[in-house]
Amino acid sequence: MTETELPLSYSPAAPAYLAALNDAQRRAVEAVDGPVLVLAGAGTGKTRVLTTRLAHILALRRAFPSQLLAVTFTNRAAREMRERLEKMIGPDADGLWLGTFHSLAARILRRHAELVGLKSNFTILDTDDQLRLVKQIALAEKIDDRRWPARVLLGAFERWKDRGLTPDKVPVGEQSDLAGGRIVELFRQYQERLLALNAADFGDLLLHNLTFFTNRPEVLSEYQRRFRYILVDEYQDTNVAQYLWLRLLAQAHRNLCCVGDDDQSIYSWRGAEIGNILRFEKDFPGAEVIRLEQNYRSTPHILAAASALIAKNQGRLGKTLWTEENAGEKIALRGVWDAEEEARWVGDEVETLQRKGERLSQIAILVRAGFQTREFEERFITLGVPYRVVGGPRFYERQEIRDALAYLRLINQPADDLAFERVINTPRRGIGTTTVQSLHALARAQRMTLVEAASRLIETDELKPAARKALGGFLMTLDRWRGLVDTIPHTELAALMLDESGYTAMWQADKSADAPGRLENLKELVVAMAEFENLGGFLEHVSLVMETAIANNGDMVSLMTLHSAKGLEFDIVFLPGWEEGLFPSQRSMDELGTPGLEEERRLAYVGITRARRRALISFAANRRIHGQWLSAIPSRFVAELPQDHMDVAADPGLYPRAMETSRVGNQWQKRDFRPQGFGGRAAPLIEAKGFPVAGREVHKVGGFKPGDRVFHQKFGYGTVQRVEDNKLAIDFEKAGDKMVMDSFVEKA
DNA sequence: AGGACGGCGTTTTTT
DNA sequence: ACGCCGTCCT
Repeated sequence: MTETELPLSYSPAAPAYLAALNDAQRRAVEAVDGPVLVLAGAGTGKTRVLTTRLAHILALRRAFPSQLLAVTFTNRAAREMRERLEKMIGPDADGLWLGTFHSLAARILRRHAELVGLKSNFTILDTDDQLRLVKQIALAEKIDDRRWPARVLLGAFERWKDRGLTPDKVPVGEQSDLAGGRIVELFRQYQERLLALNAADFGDLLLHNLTFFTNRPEVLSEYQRRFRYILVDEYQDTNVAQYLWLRLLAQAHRNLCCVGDDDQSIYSWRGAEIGNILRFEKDFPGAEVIRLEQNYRSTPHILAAASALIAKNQGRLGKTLWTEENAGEKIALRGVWDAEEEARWVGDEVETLQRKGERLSQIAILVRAGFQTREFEERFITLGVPYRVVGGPRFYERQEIRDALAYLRLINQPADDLAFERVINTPRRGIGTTTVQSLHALARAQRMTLVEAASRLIETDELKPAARKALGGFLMTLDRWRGLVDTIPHTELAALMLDESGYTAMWQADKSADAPGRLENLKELVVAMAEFENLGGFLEHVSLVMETAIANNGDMVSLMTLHSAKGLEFDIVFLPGWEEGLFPSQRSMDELGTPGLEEERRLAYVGITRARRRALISFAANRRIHGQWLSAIPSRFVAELPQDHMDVAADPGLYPRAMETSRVGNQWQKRDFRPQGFGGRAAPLIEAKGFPVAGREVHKVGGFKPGDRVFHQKFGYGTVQRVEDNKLAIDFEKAGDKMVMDSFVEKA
């Protein structure tokens, strides 16, 4: 508590909304003054605390709604918070500054755009545009795009931006040899081009805020005074730029409440800085730290498994989840032969569950990487189990939508060269690369936009008559559309534009199978625009809210990556593919070492804690990745799960070996779990049928030595090179050098 | 302007 | 193994 005792503490009857909270939640709500860190474990009622806290501050009359800033990462979280708040306090909720970092930063930036050299109608670029821009710059600078692909360069720019760095601030030591040492120069040019295009990328939204907050104290202090209370959700996912932004805004009132869970930080590769949450108490001296540990979601077995797993991570703030629920079922652990069998098993289980009356919409399959969904999809199609893949290609990322949006952007903002380029010859109107190149040359030389360059060029004989005519026609049409912006509704304008540009006709003429769908999407786009006041508002929405309200109808199994499952919960969760290299991902470990491994472990933690009642984990002994068969070792995470909370079943010959191998320190060591029994189950040791490789040989420990000639089901014949515990380095005659488990080879 | 071919990459992706 | 992208050729 702070020195300012709250009236509520004395009031005879606390409001009902406080009575509904547990002790820790209530403390988190009532600690309104000063910096507060709420460590909210999975399923501990975080959103409830956030919304109640906002309502509480308003009830105490500490601030007007417009003086509250509530920041989330996702639109989904923002929407959810707004909806719940509305239920509590009604229309007052409208006045809050509640939104994602990016939407709030964009809102502020539009008001002060001129301070950083933008106009307030600036365009927010998508990844496609960014890449095209980088390519252009790299090409002009004669950077070998095979050695340094645009996406790599862009990645570097973005990571710098995530840290709040503009080109002039990039530390000298970090100027890396990317792009032959000229990466920072490219970065500078990229930023310049963005300004010339009157455009900002996502990183800029925050970065520009930081720039004028720093240069213009009077602007900063306006916002500092306004935001009396600041609330941040998912604080563990903030990057440095976001942290700096929050810190600047919170400096005056110091009423900053951050909610997060260090154990759920899984976006470091996007610049998220777990250090932000770990350092909170240092950054904000006198901060109160409140832990929400009572879990209202999962069974004790699930929590125990998740807790044991995450406990292997170093440098946690530490939490102990507990629940009042009854035990429920143990976590199922299953070893299978390959991905196909894994999918068959999951499919069977899903059907069984369905027969028992479980809702499919309460079942999820969470995978490490997108490609893993395929096997399950195929199986579900065969079985006729309805499913949906969450997080696939998004509506606004479709080609036809992007094209249409480019037209609209060009109407909205003539300086948008990227939009111009995208549509200038789509549909074909006889304006080819030569013409576009001339336009570029002129635009560059005269420092003008492509549209301006085009209007100059058609007055010359520079172009061939046909191109000149086509270009002139296009410019006139464009002008006419622009003239209509204030006269006809934007939906009508869009329809007119799609028609007059020939864009609709282009797809109507297209014979391919997906053309009708694309036409449908275009119609949908126009319908979607109706919800917005004007063209600008619609475009803002599209750039900031790339998601579409996908119809949540139908009882279907959900398939998605672990990353996209964060924040969701299901009664039953399948977690397939727990194999070394796949999960934890080899690349993650190679590139980031121990921190990478720990992030993978947090991902596993996120996965398990999505489950309310049941979690089912599986691993396969063989998996084909990039067309190569790999014999896989069960994930170290499998061995880190506490046996007491597991129910184990495995195909013959697979599981026992798997379990005997567990990571201890840095060594693979043999460990026999069997004497303790598998919860009374006899499963693991049933004799093999159909799996000859995993037969008797398996149990002859140390049966191989270098030089042995061996046979492997998938790789064929080979010679043992090295023996490492029960792994063998084998030079196969056909398949080359492989590391395999000894259980899968036999002496030839 | 459109198709064929070759080379490369292939974890995760809230905005 | 496979698909996508970019280039080159017609």
